[in-house]
Formats: sequence, C-alpha cells, structure tokens
Amino acid sequence: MGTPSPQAPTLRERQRAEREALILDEAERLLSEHGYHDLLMEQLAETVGIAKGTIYLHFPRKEDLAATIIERGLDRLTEQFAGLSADRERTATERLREVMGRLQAGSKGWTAIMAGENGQSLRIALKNRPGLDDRMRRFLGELAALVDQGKATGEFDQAIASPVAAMALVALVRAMIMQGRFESLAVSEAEATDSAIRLFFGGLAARP
Amino acid sequence: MGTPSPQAPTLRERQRAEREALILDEAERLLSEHGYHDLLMEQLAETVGIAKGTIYLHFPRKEDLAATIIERGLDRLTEQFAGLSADRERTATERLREVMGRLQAGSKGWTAIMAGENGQSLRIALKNRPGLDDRMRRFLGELAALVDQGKATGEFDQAIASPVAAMALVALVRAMIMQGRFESLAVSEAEATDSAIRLFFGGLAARP
Amino acid sequence: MGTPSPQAPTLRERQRAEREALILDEAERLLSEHGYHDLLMEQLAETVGIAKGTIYLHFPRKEDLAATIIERGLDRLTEQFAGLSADRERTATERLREVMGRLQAGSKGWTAIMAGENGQSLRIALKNRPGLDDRMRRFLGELAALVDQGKATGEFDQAIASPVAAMALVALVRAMIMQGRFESLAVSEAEATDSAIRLFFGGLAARP
Amino acid sequence: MGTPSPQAPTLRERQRAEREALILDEAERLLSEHGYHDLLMEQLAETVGIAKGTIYLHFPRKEDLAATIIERGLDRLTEQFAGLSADRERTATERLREVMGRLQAGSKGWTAIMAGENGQSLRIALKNRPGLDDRMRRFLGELAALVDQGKATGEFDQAIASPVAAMALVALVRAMIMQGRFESLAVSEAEATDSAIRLFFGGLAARP
DNA sequence: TATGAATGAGCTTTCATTCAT
DNA sequence: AATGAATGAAAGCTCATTCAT
Repeated sequence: MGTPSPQAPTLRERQRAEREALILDEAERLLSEHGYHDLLMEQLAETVGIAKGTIYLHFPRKEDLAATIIERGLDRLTEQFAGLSADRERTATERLREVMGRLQAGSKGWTAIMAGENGQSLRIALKNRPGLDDRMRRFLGELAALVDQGKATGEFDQAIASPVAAMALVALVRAMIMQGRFESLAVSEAEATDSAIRLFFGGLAARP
Repeated sequence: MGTPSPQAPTLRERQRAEREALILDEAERLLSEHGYHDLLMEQLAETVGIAKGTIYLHFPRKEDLAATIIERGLDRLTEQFAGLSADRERTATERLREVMGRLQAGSKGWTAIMAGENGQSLRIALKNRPGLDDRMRRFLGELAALVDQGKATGEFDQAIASPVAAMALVALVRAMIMQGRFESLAVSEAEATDSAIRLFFGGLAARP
Repeated sequence: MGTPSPQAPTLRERQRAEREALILDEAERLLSEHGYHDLLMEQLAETVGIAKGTIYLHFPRKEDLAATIIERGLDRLTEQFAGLSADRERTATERLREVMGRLQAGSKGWTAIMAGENGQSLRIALKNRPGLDDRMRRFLGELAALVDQGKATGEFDQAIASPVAAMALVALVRAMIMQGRFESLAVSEAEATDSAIRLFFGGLAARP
Repeated sequence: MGTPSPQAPTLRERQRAEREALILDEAERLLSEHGYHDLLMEQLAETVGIAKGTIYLHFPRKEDLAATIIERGLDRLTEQFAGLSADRERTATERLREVMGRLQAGSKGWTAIMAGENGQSLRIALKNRPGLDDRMRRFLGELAALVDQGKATGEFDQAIASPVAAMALVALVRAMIMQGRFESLAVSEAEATDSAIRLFFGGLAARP
C-alpha cells in the first residue's frame, strides 16, 4: 500500500523534501543575517510561509536546524571542491583561484557557516554534535590537497603547512567579504580582491 | 552639586572609574568566552562583585557596555601601534611582525572585538553607533601606515592595497587563533604561526 | 446511503465497533498510567496502530474519549454487580467481599475512572456532561442495594447510610491500590487487604 | 552591613517569606481546584497580584512550587498530629476522631496534596524528589502511632495493621470530601460523616 | 474512509531593565 | 549611590485539532 520509497520518491516525500529545503534556505539566510540567537522560529515560519509547528516537524530543536544548515553548507563546499583535485589540466594555482572565486560568490551560505564557527553561543550548542568537526576537517582537507599538489609541482612553498594555507585562504576570502560590509575603507571591492589574491598567491608561491 | 571634575579627579570619581574599568574587564572576558547573548548582566554583576543595578549606573544598556568594550579595545590597539610608525630604526617588516605577535598575545580582548565584528546580533545593535566605524578605520589605518612605509622603502609590493594588507594581517592572526580552538588539524600552533607569517610576508614582499 | 444499522450490523459497522473498542482499551490503559493530560492523542494512535485523525472519526474531542472510557467503565462495573443483588444464596457480606475482590482485580480500568474522579482538569472538562453523574449514582446504588439487603438480614448496621458504606468500600479498595504503589509502608499487600476487609466489615457489621 | 539573618529576620527577609507564603497559599488553592496541569503560572501570578517572573524568584520550576506545597502540607499535618500521641488524657479513639475532624476542616490543602498523590502527571514530575516519600511515611506514621496506642489500651483490633488503619482513615475522609462534591447521593454531609465515623471506629474497634 | 502534515493557541521559562528602599 | 526584588516582553516548544489528499 503506497509506493515503496527507496525506488522512487513519493509525492509526499518530494513535497516534504522541498519544504525542508525551503526552510533550510530561508533559515540560512536569516542565520547569516541575524545570527543564531536572533533567528526567531516564528519569524522563520512566517518568512517561509508556514506555521511555527511545521518547522518542528522537520527539526525537533532550533539547534538541529542550525546544525543541519552548517552541515549542509560544509558538505556542499566539500563536494564542490572534491572534483578539483582530479583536474590535472590546470595548475594548482588556477584551481585555488577558482576556489576563492566560488567561496566569494557563495558567501551567504558561507556567512551562515561562519556563524557556527564564530558565534560562541551556537558553537557551544553544537559542541557535542558528532560529525561537525569531521566535516570541517574534510572540507579543509580538500583544499589542503590542492595545496599539496601545488607543492608537488613546485608551484608552492614547501615550508608552509598545507592546512594552514587552506585556512588562510578561507580567512582571506572571509575578510574580503567582511570588508565589503564595512564600506569605510577607500578600496574598491575589485581592488581588494586583487590585492588579496596577489598577497595570498605571492605568499604561497615557491621561493626562488 | 559636587566638585567639577576637570580640575582634579575626586576620590569618588577615581573609584567610579576604577569600577567601570573592572566591569569592562570582566565583561570583556565574558564576552569573549560566551558571546554577546550569553553575556548575562546578572552573572557579570556577580563576577565583578557588585549589584546588577550598579552596572546600569555606568552603562544604560547592555549594548552600550558591549560598544564600550569594543571601542576601548580598538583604541588600545590603535594606541599600541601608533608609536610604531615613528620607529624608524626597524624595518616595516620587523614592526609588522611585532604587530602580529601582539595581536596574538592579546587575543582575548581581541576575540571580544571579534564578537562585535562577526556576531551579527551585536553588529546590528551597534549598527548606528557613531564612531565605531571611525575607530575601526583608524586602527586599520595605523597598520596601513606601516605597510605604506614598507612600500616606500621597497620592502613591500606596491600593487597590494595597504588597507587590504592590514585586514589580511588581522584576518590571518584571527584564523590562527581560531585554529587553535579547533584542535582537529594536525598542525602545531607554532608551525601554524610560522606558516602564516611566511605566507603573509612572502605575499606582501616586493616582487623582484 | 449505506444500509440502515438497526437490523443487522454490517461488516463495516462491526469493524468500526471493534476499532472503537480497541481505541478505548488502549486509551484506558494510557489514561490510568499517565493521567488525562499526558494521554497524548498521537501516542494513542500509534499504540493502537491507526492514524491520529482516525481517532477523531470516533471521538470528536479528547474529552469525549475520556468520558466514554469512564462511562464504559462505570457501566461495566454496574453491570457486573447488578446480578449480585439477585443472588440470594449468599449473604450480603459474602457478596460485598466479592465486589471488593473484583474491584481490586480490575484496578486498571478502575484507576482510569479515578482519573476522572480525582484529576481536576478532566473533572472540569466532564463537568457538564450529562449522564455521568447518573451513571455514578447507579453504580453506587447497586452496591448500596447490597448493603440494604445486609441490613434487612440483620448483617449490617442500620445506622450507617448505605450509599456511604458503598463509597467507603470503593475508597478503601482505592487506598489499597494506591498503597501498593507507594511501597514505603512495611505492610505486605496481602496483609493490607486483610486489614482493610476486616476494618470494613467489622465497621459495617451490626452492633450486638 | 545589614543585620545578620540568623539573629532576627530582616524586613527584606520577612517580606520575602510573606510573599512566598502568599504564592504558596494561592497556588495551593489553584492546585486543589484545577490540578497541576491547569495551574497556570500566569494565572497564579495574576491572582497573587505579582508578575510572572516573581514566582520564579521563589521557585525555579513549576515543579518546585508544587513540591513545596505538598511538602508544606504534609509537614503541617504531621506537626499538627505530632502532639496528639503525647496527649494521654484522651483515649486514642477520641484523638483519632479529632484527626478526622481536622482533616476534613483543612480539606483544601488536603486536596492539593491529593493532587500529588493521585495526579499521575505531577506524581511523575515529583518521582525522584527526595524526601517526599519520607514525608508521606512520617505523616502516616504519626497516625499509625495513635492506632498503636489504641491497640495497647485495648481499644483497637490488633489484627488490623496500623499503617493500613491510618490509610483507611485518610481514604475515608477523602471520600467524604469527594462525596460532598458529587451532590448526587441522597445523603446529607452530616449524615455521611457520622456514618463514616461509625464505620471506621466500629471496624477498628477491638472485637469482644 | 483513513491518513498524517499542518496549524497556532497556549504553555513554561528567561533576562534586560526598572525602581523602591 | 548602591542594591536586588520585581517586572513583563519575548522566546522555544507542545499538542489537540483540522483538512487536503
């Protein structure tokens, strides 16, 4: 009675998944805009166009909602960059530049993840959520792998630890995004990006 | 009623200032530990050893307390680095390395400021607080001045915008501090610092 | 639309009745275990193996469900004890002892009814439910009739009002059941029952 | 600085105690009227004439409030009856009759305690609250002591376990109170009380 | 007819802020 | 000036009930 689910998703299941995605998208936006504490369940429901209780049908606690957003975000990034290490046609430098560009482009989801990385309250709430640290490590590992390849080809400086280079890349993109928000410095966004890229790759480049 | 203050600080006034500093110190600690939302006025009062109401004699709103901490932090940093641009005995590189070291050392107050920079909720609360942006600009300007000096001496790459270099420096220190908290990457703190420094100064260095 | 029911119950009707009984049985169990408020419609549905909405096809409100359980319970008891007043072969005492035994044995359904009697919230909900008081009166009347017979035969004390004796009997059985739950008093269940019976019948007995 | 409290209660302390008593009294009333679940914190506050938050200054959880009411009630009863076992001027029977009278008179607090004894939800909430069972035991023990004295003087039947007699007494008073609420039986309250007393003491009396 | 996803009123609890002492 | 009890708006979460499928 009822189509078995593993084969093909039921209409119900599809709708459910769609709605869940909708909730997550909106929540991600609000999370990146307001932070964890000021992401209000009621407001979220209203924005999505559903009732408060419905959210709880998908996520038993607010904390779970936030965790799912972050996990999904990290997974997406990891996935996005997973293919790059197989792409041997381009130099590691070229591929890392692409990473920077993509990170900058998808900064919204990014900022939400940041909320998990920085916001102490959320961070505490997620403390003992298994798999989150793993996911973060995996994501950074993906970037570090590209750095390693660059080292092997002689593009990059062997003396710089790959995971640190990965973190540095992320930190710089993040700084650029933040800077855009500040609008106080007399540097255009394009100029800022150029400078950051020049700094990063100049610093990572193998010394002659 | 009461002696005018500009001449000489009364005992009362000194005590008041001392207490205010005490409140700020403790609040800074709590802010960096728990974040803005979980910095509870009651807990703060208890930790300082005064009554909740007393805090409100110094800071009319929680938001003012946080703003003051951040302003004070930024001012301290600005002050700390102000002298450096006059110090012509050392290269700009040497002086910027000192900046990095000091930032890393004073990371606690630093993290609190971060809370303002990243924590979206606080950030929104501080949105229309005049002077905060100015202060941030002044702080970054101080570092940018050092970068400018380095460019003048030929140490640094002219093609990198000085304010961007300044932000990058801050971002990298920040990343190093965060990384320490993660304990997931197989890189020692010392190694991370070395790599970051090498990356930064390598990237900033004038191209031959 | 649909065959008229009075003649012979349709398969549909029989199934419906069976399911209703199933719901009531399970609800009675949950009611006696958790009380009215913590009897959750969802949990009930799950236990019975039907959907939540289906319960509402039988009972428009949770309150009706509870009322039905209590009414059914009282009716069952009344029915159970109705025959006893016709049984002239045994003394009234013997028959009342049997009543006590049966009450104790069927304590589960009993406790559920208690929930109606004591649980104030349910009690209020049932306040203006017609027929409930009648049913209670009828049940107690059945027992009182036995007491009356005992008075007629000279077994029982004429000075004790029969309805009060009936209530007393119920109250004592109830107390015994509760006591079993407490496990704090150093009295075995058997001993408690014996004592209660001795007290009750000793007290009810005609004075010499 | 401030009068030490052990010596004499401060004004503050007295006021606090008074208010707490006020809350407890009102909560006891509401508890006995509506039961645990329908005792609403907001309504309680309103009835007492204070703000919701104020209640939480005295009782961190609703559960604590209820527990305190029950503990206080049991303690009061225990205390009330503690003296009676020393009163050797009256027979045990006379003293137990006084107990019944007092229980009936203080039925309100009594009913609230019942809520704890019967209301399954509250009961579960109080499950692992230490000391509650002890208190109940102590209270019943006080009554059982009187029964024991009656046995020693030959007033009461040795074959009836004293704790059971104590519980029976309580159960009967309870039944009388409930019966008053039912208003369905054609027995006046006075008549009911007389009958119950006659039944109880007749039953407890030593057999000739 | 049966389902169970969706609803939203209603609950407990928290905590910045006020104000009588 | 300093206190901390009192306040009450606002939040997360629950669950009886409804209704589209």
